Amino acid sequence: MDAINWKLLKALEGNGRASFSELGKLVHLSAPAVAERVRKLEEKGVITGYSAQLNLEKVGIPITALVECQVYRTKERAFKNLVLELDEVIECYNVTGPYAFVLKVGVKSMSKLDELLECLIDLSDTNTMMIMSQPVDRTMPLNIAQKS
Amino acid sequence: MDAINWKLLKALEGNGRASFSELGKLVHLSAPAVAERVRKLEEKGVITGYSAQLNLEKVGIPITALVECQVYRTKERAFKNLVLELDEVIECYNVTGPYAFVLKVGVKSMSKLDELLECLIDLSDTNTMMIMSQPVDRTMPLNIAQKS
DNA sequence: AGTGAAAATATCTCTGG
DNA sequence: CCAGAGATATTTTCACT
Repeated sequence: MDAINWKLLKALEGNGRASFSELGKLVHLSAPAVAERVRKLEEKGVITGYSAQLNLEKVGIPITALVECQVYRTKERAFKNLVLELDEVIECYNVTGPYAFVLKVGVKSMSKLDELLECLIDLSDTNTMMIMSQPVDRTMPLNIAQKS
Repeated sequence: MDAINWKLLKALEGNGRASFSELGKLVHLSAPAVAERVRKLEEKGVITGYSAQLNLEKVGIPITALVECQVYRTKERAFKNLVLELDEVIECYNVTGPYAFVLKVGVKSMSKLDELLECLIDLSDTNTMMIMSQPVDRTMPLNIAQKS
């Protein structure tokens, strides 16, 4: 992980479709050299994939929320399985503290959110926070990672 | 937003570097036709960008946490400005309820987390949940979006 | 909006330093 | 580990439907 690889990661984080020759100009290397570096970063699992970023609202999902779930002791496995099946769940965190799980969910309407929460209520006590805005959405705090 | 565009969005969500000719085969269209559709999706803001997905651990950020912040009434603006400056903040949600903000943060060590929380404590009461695993990480619940 | 073909770029492979 | 050259594939532009 030299300075060039950091530059490549930052560039690919900002534009996942950047061509190898573009990247090459950025780091003053030839396209094949960049391709080789990127291939190795993928192999090592540093880069796990590439994805288009989509606007949730424009794609018909105007409502997002964070749902804290205090899962009943005996229902942990069932809860995990349920969450994996629900398409509405965008992110799921298994965390320390009384709320063992925090979900980020996206729905088309409040009634759909209601349905979703009913689904969860059998296995956990939930606390829902509606997301009003998201001032920060990085995929990676790269400035931190790179420091020493 | 016809069926073909949904297919393109799903494909690009799964592989943001897919070529137009690959996508063309998938939806039975020529490469230029696909390029035109994708260009329009970008113009309309449905696709907001492309990004490489990176493995936080392998990039030197082994610790992630959710931090709920009950911001002091008079400090909301200052808090927002602070959060925008902190590289450790990966995501920031402005939500309903007593915890006005929920942050997802990534750090290199627990001592760095401590430093970060000290930073926030002047402007808010915080509650920190360490992330132990993340069983789901989609960018988009597309199966939901598409339905009727 | 989409196709098909030609021109311009980009990528891939391989040889060599 | 990288540069350069040639072969291959992809993107882009354009005339036409």
